[in-house]
Amino acid sequence: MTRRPVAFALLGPTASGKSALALALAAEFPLEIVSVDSAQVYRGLDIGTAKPSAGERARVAHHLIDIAEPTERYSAGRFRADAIAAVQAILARGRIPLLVGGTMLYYRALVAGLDALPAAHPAIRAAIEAEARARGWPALHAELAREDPAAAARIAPRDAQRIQRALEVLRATGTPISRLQRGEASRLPFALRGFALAPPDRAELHRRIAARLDAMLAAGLVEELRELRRRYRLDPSLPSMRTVGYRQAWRYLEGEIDAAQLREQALAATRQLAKRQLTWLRAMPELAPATELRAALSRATG
RNA sequence: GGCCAAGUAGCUCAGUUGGUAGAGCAGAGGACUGAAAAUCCUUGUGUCGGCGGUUCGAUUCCGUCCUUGGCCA
Repeated sequence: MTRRPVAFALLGPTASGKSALALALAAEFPLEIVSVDSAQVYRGLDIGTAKPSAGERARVAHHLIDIAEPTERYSAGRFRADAIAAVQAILARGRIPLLVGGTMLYYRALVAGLDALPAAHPAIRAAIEAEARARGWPALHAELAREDPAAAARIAPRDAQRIQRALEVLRATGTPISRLQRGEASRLPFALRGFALAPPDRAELHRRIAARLDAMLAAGLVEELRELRRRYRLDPSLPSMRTVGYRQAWRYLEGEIDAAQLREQALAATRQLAKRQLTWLRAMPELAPATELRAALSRATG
């Protein structure tokens, strides 16, 4: 019987040292890295996303970095298709795919699959947005409760994003999102073994986050955004501009906050991001500790 | 040295006409299906600066001391 091809994944919160570990392993094994990161996909967002350097990318092949314009809206659906294609191309080259990142929804979408829902519909979203401004999200939640009680029961009355998505799907397809979300298992054309890099000490992670943010600010994060705003038609509602660091730098450039507030707010946002990532990790007990990854790669290549 | 103001949750502050106190932020836990570095849910006992006094009872009133800021010397 033929052995099913296998890919590996290394998941962890921001600033946990995933990239350093991945690069070290790439020096020992024939790896190519597939980024699982919803911010590193955007071109030009280099400093604030801790994107691997040109030198690192020359040394080890990285995929799914710089694949979208900062004016675009990347998505979990696109990620799943892109990641499967990247992994299969790596396998076809006879090399080992290592997925590395902290966007846990993307990883889940890859592993568990996504139901056949329509992609984002900008016009419908804009219409819902306008209604929400006039009536408030709880009113739209009440409307959702009439047409799709099952979805409304699972969504909080102030959860703007999910209320909007549920109404969007309803209006685009005429079918309640709760009926389309069947959670059917999907098959991947390869086996995927996941490993989690979870720092044992939260205070230590917070220290690393602070040190890295200060390095980013010193490296010119604000200048980078200033330049991006010159080159592109950006606005603060874009996913790329809502990412940690850039969101706060935007407000700084608008004169809404000063440099000290920029640092403080970006710091808090990064810690909160890391906390959410750790919550995802705890909910995925199937992941093995990252300390076992090297041995697993040895077995796969041996 | 004198006068004034302020000292309350990790931070910024509110408040109690005397019955031992509450917001925002931070922090913690959780949810998560095409925006996910997003969006949302839950979670607030702290010698109310110290010591005395008045009072049945003081964080609240009085005295005094300490700290910080301002003004005057």
